[in-house]
Amino acid sequence: MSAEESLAPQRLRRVPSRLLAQAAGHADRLVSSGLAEADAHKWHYAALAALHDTGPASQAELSRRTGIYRSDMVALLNELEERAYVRRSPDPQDKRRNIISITKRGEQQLSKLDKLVNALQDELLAGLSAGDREHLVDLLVRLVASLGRK
Amino acid sequence: MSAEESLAPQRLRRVPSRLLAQAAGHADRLVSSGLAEADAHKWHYAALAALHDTGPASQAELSRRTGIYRSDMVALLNELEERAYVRRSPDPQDKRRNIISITKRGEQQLSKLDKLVNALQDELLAGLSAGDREHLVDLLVRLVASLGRK
DNA sequence: CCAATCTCAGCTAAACTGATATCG
DNA sequence: CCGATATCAGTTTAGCTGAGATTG
Repeated sequence: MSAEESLAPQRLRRVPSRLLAQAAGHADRLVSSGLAEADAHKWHYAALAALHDTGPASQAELSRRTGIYRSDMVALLNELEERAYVRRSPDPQDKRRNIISITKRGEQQLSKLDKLVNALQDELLAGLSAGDREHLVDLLVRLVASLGRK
Repeated sequence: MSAEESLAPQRLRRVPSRLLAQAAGHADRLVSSGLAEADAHKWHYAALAALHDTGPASQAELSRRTGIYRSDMVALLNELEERAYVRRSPDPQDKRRNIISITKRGEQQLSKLDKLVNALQDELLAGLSAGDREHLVDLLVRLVASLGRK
């Protein structure tokens, strides 16, 4: 008996939650290591993309947009601010808040990361046709939306 | 501006690796908490299902079948053995190996967990039609397979 | 008085690494 | 000598919790 490499038993092979975990694991390794070569992190991309696409925001709102926890957001913004990709300024309307905005350098970095991330997604989905990729994304969008509505 | 809850910016909303991570996260929370109520764990299910479907195996082979790390497998099997769901016996043909087999009690537990896990998958996919569920699973199987072949 | 915000400190669980002793 | 196995100890990271100080 050879070639038994990673042959999961029948039952396990089609359990949706397991398939999602496996696919997500592979995807995360691929994207994270790809971004690491550019000295970046998926969180960097998420925050910069959110700021570019929906405009300046408080840290709490950025958390909601990206799904990154408010606690982790603090450290993330420290990093991004160090590299001058974002600016923290106090909100004059509401002194509890910081207004986070993306800088020129941040925009440049974002467009670099955007190309990288897109290339990594292509690599991730290399085994599927263009139509299948679309279909998969649609199904995942609907699944995530339905789970969000609990 | 109300109802902005979890509205990810356009760009982020369709990034496959992010969608997979989100879906997998939801799925894992749902399944893990469902199994916890039955004092069980997804690893328990995976190991028992693998033993039932493909027969007795060494710990190393069980690791390959389930995707659970050899190191973690030790602790997992300690638990399953404590509860008399599996038996560890030394392999007479190869004294490095333990042969792990599922017990009668283990089979009973497995069929209980099987029902539970299936119900939880239904809950997970409640937002999708039967056809969509099939399609999603097929796409994920193909994706995972293609990633496995690297 | 309650709710939201930013920050810090810490926890848990999953995934993984490295080392050791044993054996083929 | 090399490779596989079972075990143990430890690392890293993501995701999350709790609490404090400030402000609305």
